[in-house]
Amino acid sequence: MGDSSDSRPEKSAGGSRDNPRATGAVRLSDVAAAAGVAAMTVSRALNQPELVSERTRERVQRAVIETGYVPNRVAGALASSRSRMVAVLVPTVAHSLFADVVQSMTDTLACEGYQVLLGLTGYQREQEEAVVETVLSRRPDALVVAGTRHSSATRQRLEAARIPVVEIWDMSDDPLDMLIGFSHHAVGAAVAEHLLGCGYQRFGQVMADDPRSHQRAEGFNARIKAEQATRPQAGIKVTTHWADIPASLAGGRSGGAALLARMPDCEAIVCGSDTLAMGVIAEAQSRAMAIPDALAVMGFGDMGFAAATWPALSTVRIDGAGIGRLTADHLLKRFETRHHEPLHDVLDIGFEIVARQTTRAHRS
Amino acid sequence: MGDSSDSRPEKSAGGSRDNPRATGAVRLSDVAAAAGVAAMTVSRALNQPELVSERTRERVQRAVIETGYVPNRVAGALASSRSRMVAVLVPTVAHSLFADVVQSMTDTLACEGYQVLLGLTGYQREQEEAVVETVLSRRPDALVVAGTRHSSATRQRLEAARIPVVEIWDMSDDPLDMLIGFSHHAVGAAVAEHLLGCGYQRFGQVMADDPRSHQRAEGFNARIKAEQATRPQAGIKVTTHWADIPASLAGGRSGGAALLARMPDCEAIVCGSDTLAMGVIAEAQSRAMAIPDALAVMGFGDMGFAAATWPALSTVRIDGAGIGRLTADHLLKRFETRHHEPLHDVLDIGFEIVARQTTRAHRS
DNA sequence: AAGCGCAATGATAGCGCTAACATCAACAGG
DNA sequence: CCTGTTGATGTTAGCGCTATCATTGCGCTT
Repeated sequence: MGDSSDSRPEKSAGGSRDNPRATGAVRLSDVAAAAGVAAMTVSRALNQPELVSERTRERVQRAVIETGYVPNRVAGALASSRSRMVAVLVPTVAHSLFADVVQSMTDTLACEGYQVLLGLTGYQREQEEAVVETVLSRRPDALVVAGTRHSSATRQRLEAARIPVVEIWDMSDDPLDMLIGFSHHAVGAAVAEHLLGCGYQRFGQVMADDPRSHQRAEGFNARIKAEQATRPQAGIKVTTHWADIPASLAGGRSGGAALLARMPDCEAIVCGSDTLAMGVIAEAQSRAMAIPDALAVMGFGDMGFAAATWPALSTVRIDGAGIGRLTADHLLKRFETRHHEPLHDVLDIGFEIVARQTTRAHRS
Repeated sequence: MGDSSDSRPEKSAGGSRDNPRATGAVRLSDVAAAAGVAAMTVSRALNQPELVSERTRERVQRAVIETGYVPNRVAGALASSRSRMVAVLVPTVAHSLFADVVQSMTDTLACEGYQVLLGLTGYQREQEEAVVETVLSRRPDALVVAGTRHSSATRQRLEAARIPVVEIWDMSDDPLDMLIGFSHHAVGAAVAEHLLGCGYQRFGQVMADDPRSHQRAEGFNARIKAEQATRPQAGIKVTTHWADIPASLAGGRSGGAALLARMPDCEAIVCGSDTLAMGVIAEAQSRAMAIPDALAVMGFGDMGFAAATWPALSTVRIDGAGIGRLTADHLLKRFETRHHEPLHDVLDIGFEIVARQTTRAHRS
């Protein structure tokens, strides 16, 4: 029956704004009136164009432009229970590795019309708990969180939310749902293995005081302990300095100084991040210690600058952008298939030791 | 009542779960039933507790915990036309300066229950246009965007949205609404002034190829041109190299190499960012050029690492975190007063030249 | 007793959209 | 002719909240 429902005398684009609760913005029904179709048809023309005839689709498109319509996805989300938002919880974005993840995830999701709701957990559990709650109140279609160690309250909330959850940047045997990351313990062990292979024996560590750095340090120490057991006479030893978080170049520099004070005969310093490593190098350079001859330095992260410093930094490469892309792709696939049951699936993307000029050559 | 073990999802939970469109989550009305009050009272107890008697407030709080209620702010936003979200549009977060802004803004807003909807514009106008549209469809309460140069379509949409808009990280005489930033042209001029004051005459520039770097380069060149006019015999000259974006240490290094090839007698290189500067320094060190004696280097941004490198980087300090905090505070104040008219207000937060060790001392 | 102000609470009616079903025209086969 | 099928469109009834106004109870004045 077409247009009998709308009162004809209304003045064109202005519409019936007599209701005090209306926002005054152009609505779907305004576009529908302009195109001479029902609101539902406009909704379909925009969201499932294949269900609408070409003629109508064009009429609607013209009406959208004419009225300057911007869809209200808040209302859409309420009606359809799909918000097309993905919550991303990371400790900080002021750290290149997490920034890479957020960047690539945002880019990938944007292509499919999804958007990122950013939450910063600041390396603290209680902050994570609060952020999880506020973020879930927006009813995101999925949640991505860095790390696998959550308070039980957080775990409960995440399970109750019944949305896909991806833990990233870590490994665990017992993921909440999907897990995309790498083993920090294995990184530490591999670094130890590599440096032992280079012939170093007296090690320092300058690590940030966060859970994942602790895991890497543990992995490192475990491998070293094994070597000490095998070759007790070799004089292998380790001293560790914990730097404040967030890790900074200045923290690396003072950490390096502190470490060298405690262990003057240190041959190689393993750092919790490339940034800390740069700080250690700066400290060494200010003491005119030759690198890597007087002191070897190993970073973590292979951040953009690592390859281009002088001397070029030996480090561990993590593909942060890859994690972001994989995570986004995985989520998009699940949205498509509407598969909302937890998977308990683990994807280890691994890491790579990149030997450059701040460590001496490996005796292969 | 204990907790519900996860193996058995919602079964009864007193309510009309027979409706196929209900999400199955705990609703306000479920809490109301548990507390023995009306839904509206629960809403008030949570959002305007001062309007509710202490006795009722406590009953509601207990019911919230008992039921595990997580508010649905999508519905809340639709009903109240207040989403408590702020859209933040920056070119990238994989750049420490913008990451700082995003970080501090997110932190400050989170305290008041506001959340950040992140949009990445990738330095490209058409991408900005698309991002603005999708972001506005979420009906954020305000929008923050880096830069002042927008396409006319973008400007129109932003004006039509009738929400506070803050442009940051730049200066303009004609802001859309609020503007918090600094003059890139003035930065360039001040750097030129400073380096001339140090006695340098043959300048190189390694700049990223983005609009704001262009403005700084222009400011620099303008000041140099004035000096050339004043002292035509002095042999003052400038060569500029444009590096690809996003700026990287590697880009700085190759840019430095390219510049030195074109201008072997260059005395001082001004860089578009600290990252580029680090690259130039790395290139100089690989050529055993002493810094600052054989070559002076000036950065931009005073990123965390600038003070701690060896030699410590002379640079221009921008208070990114300050911009983020100021912006957030400003918005929170406007939300409080519900002042939604554009202000056309400009706040210049300035900058500071930080002379460290990569430039020689200023002849004061 | 009636009236008034005030604080606390409840009932109602949407916000702008979409899921689900209803309708309708056009056409095929029996 | 009827019936069934298909594709395009329309109608209805919410999604889960909150703005708004109505109602209630209580202490106080007149």
